[in-house]
Order: sequence, then structure tokens, then C-alpha cells
Amino acid sequence: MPRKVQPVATGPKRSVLSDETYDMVKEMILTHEIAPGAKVNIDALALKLGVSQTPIREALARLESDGLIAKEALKGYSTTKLLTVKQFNDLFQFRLLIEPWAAEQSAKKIDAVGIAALDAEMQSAKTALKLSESEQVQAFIEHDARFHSLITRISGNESVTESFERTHCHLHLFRLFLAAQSQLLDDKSKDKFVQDLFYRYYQTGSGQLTIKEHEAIKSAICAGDDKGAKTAMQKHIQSSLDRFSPAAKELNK
Amino acid sequence: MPRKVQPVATGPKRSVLSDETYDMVKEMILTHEIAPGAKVNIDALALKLGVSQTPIREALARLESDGLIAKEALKGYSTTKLLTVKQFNDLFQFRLLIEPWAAEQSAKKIDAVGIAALDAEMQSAKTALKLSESEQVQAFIEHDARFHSLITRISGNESVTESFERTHCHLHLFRLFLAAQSQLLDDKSKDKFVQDLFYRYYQTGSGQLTIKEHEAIKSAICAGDDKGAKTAMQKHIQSSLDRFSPAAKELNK
DNA sequence: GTCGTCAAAATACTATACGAAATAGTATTT
DNA sequence: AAATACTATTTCGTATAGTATTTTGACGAC
Repeated sequence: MPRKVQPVATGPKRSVLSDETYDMVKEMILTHEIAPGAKVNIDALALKLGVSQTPIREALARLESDGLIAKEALKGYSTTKLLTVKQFNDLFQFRLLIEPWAAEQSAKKIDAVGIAALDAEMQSAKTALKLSESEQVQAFIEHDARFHSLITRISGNESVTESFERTHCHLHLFRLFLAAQSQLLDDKSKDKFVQDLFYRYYQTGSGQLTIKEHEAIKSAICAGDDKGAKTAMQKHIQSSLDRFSPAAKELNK
Repeated sequence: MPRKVQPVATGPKRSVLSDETYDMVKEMILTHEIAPGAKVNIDALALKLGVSQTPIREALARLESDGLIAKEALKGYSTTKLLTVKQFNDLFQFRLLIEPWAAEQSAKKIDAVGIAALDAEMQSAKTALKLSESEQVQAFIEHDARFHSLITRISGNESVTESFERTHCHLHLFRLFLAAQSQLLDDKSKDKFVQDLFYRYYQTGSGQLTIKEHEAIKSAICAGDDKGAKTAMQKHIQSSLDRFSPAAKELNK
């Protein structure tokens, strides 16, 4: 179906194809439509998305800076591989350096607008509980990403916000999750492991540990309790690390 | 196979023009050949560098991710403006979050290779003292950038290293310095101020405070004194901030 | 003189085709 | 079997044409 009219149907066409293409390719990487480590052929991609090479090239150049695409001179582009255990640990260590500080600052600077934003975000998390399990994963990860990002923004430090966003940590975690899921399809013995991965990290169903921890962070921030917010954030990230770490190890073995 | 004719005249031509172009444009921004906030015309740039639009577009897309170029849809690219005082402070605050930690980790992990690298870097700083004053600025900033980057690398945390490099802090500081210098040309009354800017921050001539502080950090790391390395780095960044801050304010008023 | 309107020029963006050069794979010769 | 030569594929860059959007600047109304 190399009919070029198709992409129009997929959504509201922004006037800049490069940006659209960027989002589309990002989505394709996120959903493993392009597998981790797979080669990315510009011509093929252009044909598939119904655009010319120019926007593809710009999108790939940006994705390379984002660390989602790797470029080898004269050999072309390919998606980056899944996080190694070391990269995974490094990432969480990095988050431990900046996010507790961001929470602390947020508690000092919080105002009515910030409180409203935090309220809205927590509300969206709770409504996500009503979704089916498969939709919950996506919804939870998106909430998690927005929540943490929101706090870095409330902290008011541009450098911190930017560096956090650039880690694309939730994107990488989602890729790990997807990889686990597809392993499941090949190997039924992994069944319990993959369920664990999801339940441990996002605690859907009865636990909802993530929501509880987020709630604690939010309360401390809104109460102006800077030290409390800091330690709450610290504990939350540490607990995420502890819960997710065995799964990451399993996948990389 | 026909013998390949190397174009010796043009230098070590990398076969990937995009990368070359990226470096060239970056250099042009750094040196204010393209002024902060100025528009970047793709056609003009392509003509000037003697390449076609394709590599220019890829380079600009990457520079946009780097935060050195801003893109407005359908209106084109332009260089980012100089750091505001807030951005300047945010940047240093961010560095205070990650670099002291990096120094601490480095002290724990340091080995013979790391020591040799630190030695070599400090040596290059001392030989830079023999250069003329105008060359010293460039040489010092480059040393400073390499020194701090080296420590993040020795710390072993990829996320920290990457996020530090992406701040391009030394590049931004150099742009501030250049802006001060060009103000000097227009306004002789600024003379003292600009000299201050340079001497305060890099302490060339007799002081060489930067080198002393770097030496202290290096010693602590090589001695395996993790707490000492941490506080030394903390003091160094704080002292940079204190010294440079009045200058940054002056430029942004 | 100020303001809005509208056509024309400039520029950004996309499409497409072509060619040079490098890589990778295959076949041939020594 | 190893080295070489050839072919195919792919990347990378160029050139050019066409469309869409912004900017400019002139003109006229108030």
C-alpha cells in the first residue's frame, strides 16, 4: 500500500512535516514497530510514511541527539538498543541526584497554579484505574512521566527540567516493558516474570503503590514541607529502582 | 582498484558532510560569526559553506536539539540568545547537583588510567599559561571544559556525563565573554568591566585561581578522598558562580 | 499621519531524481 | 584456502522544481 494519500487520515496535519515525522518515528520506536537495534532505512521509512526523504532525515538527526537513534557514518541509522543494566542503574542514580532536589524546591515555590496542576495530574492517575489492564500500562507510564516532569517544572530550574526530559526515562522503561512482553509470547515460562514486571513497577490492581507514593510527594509539596518532599521523592525513586531492577537484569542476561 | 586521489588541500575531509557542517556551524555560533538571536538562512549558509541544503538541514536539526539553534515553524532557524541571568543561575545550580557527586564517585573509582588523564589535563592547563592573553581565554575555557567533562566520565555514570555535556556550559560562558568583549569595542567605559569578567573567572596572570582549585580537586580525587573531592568541587563551582555572576548580570541589564 | 488591505517577493518546506562513494556480499583467480 | 576482483546495495550529497507560508511594501481610506 504505497499510496501516499494515507497519512492524511492519521491525524491533524501540522504544517511542518518534519515534526510530524519526528513524532511518528518516535512512536514507532516506542512501540517496537521498529525493534531495538534494528536498522532504519531512510527510503523505506519515507515510503512507509508517505513523505520524502528530507523530513525523514531531519527527524532522524533529531532523534539521534535524543539518544533514540544511533548513526554510523556511511552505514546508516539504527535504533538504539534496550538499556543495559548499567545504563539502567546510571539513569536512576542520575534521577536521585536531581529529582529530590526538584521536589524540595517545588515545596518552597509552590503556588495555587502548581497545586491545581498537581491535583489535576493525580486525578488523571485515578481515572486511569478504570481502564482495562492493557490500557493501564500506557496510561500509568504517561501519568508517571507527566508527574515527574511537572515537579521539575515547578522547581523552576530550566536546566534541571531539560536534562530530566532528555533522559526519556519513561520511554526507555516502556521499551523494556514491551521487550518483556514479547519475550512472554515466545516463552510461556516467563509468564510470571512479566506479570511481576508490571505489577511490581506500577502496582495496578489493589496495591497502587505508585499512586500512594505520588500522593505523598504531592502532599508534602503542597504543604510547603521541603524536606519531606525531598525524602518522599528520594524514597519513591529508590523504591522504583528496587522493584524494577530485577526485571531489568532478567531482560539483559 | 583505481588508486584513490586524496583531496589533500582541503584537509582531513570526513566523508560525512553533515558532521563537518555541524561542527562548522557550531563554531560560527561560538565565535559570534552568527550573532546570538540572529536568523539563519539555509540558502545563504549552504552557499557560504559550499554544500547543499541537505547537510545544513541535518546540522541545524541537531543543533536545535543541542539548544544552540531555535526553530520556528515556517519562519526558519535562528541562533539562541545569550543566557539570561536566570538561565545562568539555573545552569550553575544544576552543576552543583551533579558535579560534586561526580567528583565524589571519581575519588572512589580512580585508577592509574584516570590519574594519568587528570595529570595530562592539568599539564595542558599549565602550558596554556605561556600563550598570549587572547589565546589564553580560549585555551583556558577549553581546559575547563575538558577537566570537568573528564571528571564526569571518571565517575562512570553515563547519564551524568551526557547531561553535563549537553548543557554546553562552557560554550555558553564563552559566548557571554565574547558579548562582553564586543560591547567593549562599542563602549570604552566598559573596559574595566570586561577585564574583570575575564580575570575574575579565569584568573589569568598572577592569580590562576581556577588552576589552583582544579589542582585541589584533582589531588583529592587521586588520593581517594571522596568527601574532600566533593566539597572541593562544590567550592569550585560556587566560586565560579560568585565570580562570574556580576558580569552576567551586567550583560543582561 | 495612522491604520488596514492586498498583491508581490522572499523564504521555508517538500518532492523527486540522479550520481558518487563506500560497504557488503559473491565470484574468480592464484 | 587466501587474496583479489567484481557486482549489488546502500548511504550520502547534489540539483532542481514546485508548493505553502511569511514578509514586505505600496496603495488607499479614514
